[in-house]
Amino acid sequence: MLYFIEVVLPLAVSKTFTYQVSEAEFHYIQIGMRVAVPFGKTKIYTALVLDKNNTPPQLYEAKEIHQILDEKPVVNLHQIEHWKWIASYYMCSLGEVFRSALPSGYILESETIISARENAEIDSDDLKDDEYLILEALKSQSSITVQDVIKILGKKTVFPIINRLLAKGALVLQEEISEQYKPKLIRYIKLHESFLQQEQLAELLEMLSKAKKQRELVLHYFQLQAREKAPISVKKLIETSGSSTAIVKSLVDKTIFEEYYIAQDRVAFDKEDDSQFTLSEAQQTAFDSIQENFKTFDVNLLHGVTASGKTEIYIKLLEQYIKEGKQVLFLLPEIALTTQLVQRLTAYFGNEVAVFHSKYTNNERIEVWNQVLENSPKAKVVIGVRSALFLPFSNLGCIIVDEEHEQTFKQNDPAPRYHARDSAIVLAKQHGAKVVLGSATPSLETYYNVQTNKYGLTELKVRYGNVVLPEIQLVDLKDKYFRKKMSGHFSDELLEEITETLSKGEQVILFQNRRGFSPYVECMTCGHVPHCPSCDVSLTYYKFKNQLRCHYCGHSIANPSHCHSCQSVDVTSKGFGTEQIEMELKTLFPEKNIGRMDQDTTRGKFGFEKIIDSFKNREIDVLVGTQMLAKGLDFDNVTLVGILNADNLLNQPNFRAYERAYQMMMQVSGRAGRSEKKGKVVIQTYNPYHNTIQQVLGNDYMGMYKEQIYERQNFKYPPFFRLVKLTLKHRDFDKLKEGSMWFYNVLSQNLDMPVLGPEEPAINRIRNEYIRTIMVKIPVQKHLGNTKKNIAKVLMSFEAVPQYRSIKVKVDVDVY
DNA sequence: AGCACGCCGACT
DNA sequence: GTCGGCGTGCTC
Repeated sequence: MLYFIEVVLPLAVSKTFTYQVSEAEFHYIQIGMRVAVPFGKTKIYTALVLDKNNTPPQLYEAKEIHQILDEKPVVNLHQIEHWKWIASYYMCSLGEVFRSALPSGYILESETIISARENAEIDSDDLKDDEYLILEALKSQSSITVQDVIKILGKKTVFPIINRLLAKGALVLQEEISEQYKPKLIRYIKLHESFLQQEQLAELLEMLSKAKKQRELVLHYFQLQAREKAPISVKKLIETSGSSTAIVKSLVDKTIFEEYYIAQDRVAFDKEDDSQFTLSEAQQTAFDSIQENFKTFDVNLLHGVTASGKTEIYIKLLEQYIKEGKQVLFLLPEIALTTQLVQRLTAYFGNEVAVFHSKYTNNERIEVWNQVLENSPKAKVVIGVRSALFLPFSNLGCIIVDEEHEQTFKQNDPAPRYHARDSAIVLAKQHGAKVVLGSATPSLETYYNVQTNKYGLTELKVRYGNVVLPEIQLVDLKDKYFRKKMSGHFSDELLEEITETLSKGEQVILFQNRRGFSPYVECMTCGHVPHCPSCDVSLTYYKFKNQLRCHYCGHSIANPSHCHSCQSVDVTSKGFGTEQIEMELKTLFPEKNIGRMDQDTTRGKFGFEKIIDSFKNREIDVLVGTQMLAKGLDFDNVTLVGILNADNLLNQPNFRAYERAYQMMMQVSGRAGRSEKKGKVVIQTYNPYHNTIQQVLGNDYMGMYKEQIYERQNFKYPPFFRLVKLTLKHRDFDKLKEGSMWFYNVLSQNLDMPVLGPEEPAINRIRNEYIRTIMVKIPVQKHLGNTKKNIAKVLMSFEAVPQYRSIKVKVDVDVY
């Protein structure tokens, strides 16, 4: 009898692969374990076992696995099922889901280790320069990697050289994989057992009478031990005694102290005792309504105005499921939000909360993964961003998707391009769990599902503590410019409001949807605008660094002092971004502290938190920022929010532009007046009578919904049509043009539905690759699976055409 | 995704 | 004539 396993590799290949194992291995291996397998000529990959069987493959000889990496499965069957659904729905390979689902510390790749063969007799006359260099390097180091060789030789193609040396018998190669995860160990200290008796102790102190510091430390150790009655860590001992590591070390060397290690969780939270609270009347009504709705619906929308206290409702809800012994998942759109929420949830649930997001280190993520896998009490509540969806839940009771309208729930690149909200609903179904979608401005898709009776609805129309909604004031920019009432980009009305707010010691948030100083510079003589050499975009001007930068590829040049086209010195910047607003404010309010929050100022692990914290601590009076500000952040001292230019929100070339503009403005406005102080919002616009602006003014979600849903139906957009966007890329413009035309023709012949394109996007070249897009609109009543199969077929035949094969095609289902 | 194989231009 | 460039195809 022969034994085989089916595995998936973390690659963009749709197939699974078969490997042979021994009988003993076969019985040991379980589905969901990782195995290291040789793949291709040299590489060893981490693969996931999907199946076991005894049927030898017909067409090829199966290789044997390299080794088994786990003692028990790290992935459960629920996950595999869910991942398969994601792969098929979002049209990507299971391998791609696997790769992004597992913490990267769990996916190991081999590295080729090169070392010199011992006793090799090499005639150095026989060697070329490159070969000689490698052998020289190996004289000082016992082994080097391929990366090292590339560095030593200063070129990319090094394999032929390595192979020649291999043939001459000068080298040996070795593929090594190593487990990266190491539990964090804390060094503890205890007295050596030979000194545990009383008389020996006296002897010990006698012995140390000459080493005063050491003696003090030992005495201190006794005090500490008597007081704590718990293991004593080296860190603690040193901290409390004011001693040093050197003294500890010498005591260890004398075998008076003994070291030992205990693995410790990297992330731990404390529960605060006074965290109990009761729901307000409105919250309680909403809570009861969710419970009631769950009798008929699996998914319930919690539509609550900003600052209505949704979090408290979530907490009470989660508590119920935890009491039943279930796991719960709390999905957030962004890492930035976790900080505030984690504080609130850990205060309530203490160490039952685990956090999962991309800024955690590999080891931290693996720890959370394992806790969820073991259904550990430390991971009853998991708070995370979209990728937390992939954790090994076995017993989910409830998923909360907060700020469900946020587009960051949709992954763009790389594949799998999944939507976390939609995937969460599928995951919940698998577990028989319930879902709460929360938002002040629900997405049209979700609200449509409420209207068509697929989801339950709970409304929360009052703010927590009966705080009133902010008053919204419109400022007509056209009129203000005409009457010369503008200072820079600020209208007199906005300036007045800012001055007044600041004089009361309250804070201001200003929203501008563009970063940088200004979006482009222009020559006033010939109209020349500097563009990125590798992308089809103008360069953004950064005043502080005095440079022009591309937002797509990061390319930057020094700010030109004269026009590159006509040499004129009359070059000015056009438009404005956050940096410029910040600078104008600094001149207008020189005695106030101005902060800026955008992608440029929040880089780094805690960049975001730093700005948020100093704003919270009122070190910053006015905070200028991009959409980051719209997220559900909670500042109790902000009473004024200014939107500097609402029009560039409305003028986005996207069918969701108005929906998003509405959401954005409502969310930003929601930052104002979150405590007893009444908030105010000033919106500057050229189109004060625009429907969307009026809907914001009237807090008229239903008006926006009805108008937009009508448009969506009219123009064949979600939720009436599902969109599949194909993006084709190639360096050669003509080849791309031809190839995309071919693709479009074949698609529209094979699909009985609207196919649009091939379109040249507004930005038609990024990083020197030209781009074309094709949009397929699938009516909801059509069979989705079959349509996707057809699209996949066309994709296959496209790749079978030799001259088009080099065109890269990206498929995005349900584009955002 | 690698990586080898194979075909074509720039230089010893 | 060879070295090194990139396009193409396969991996159990």
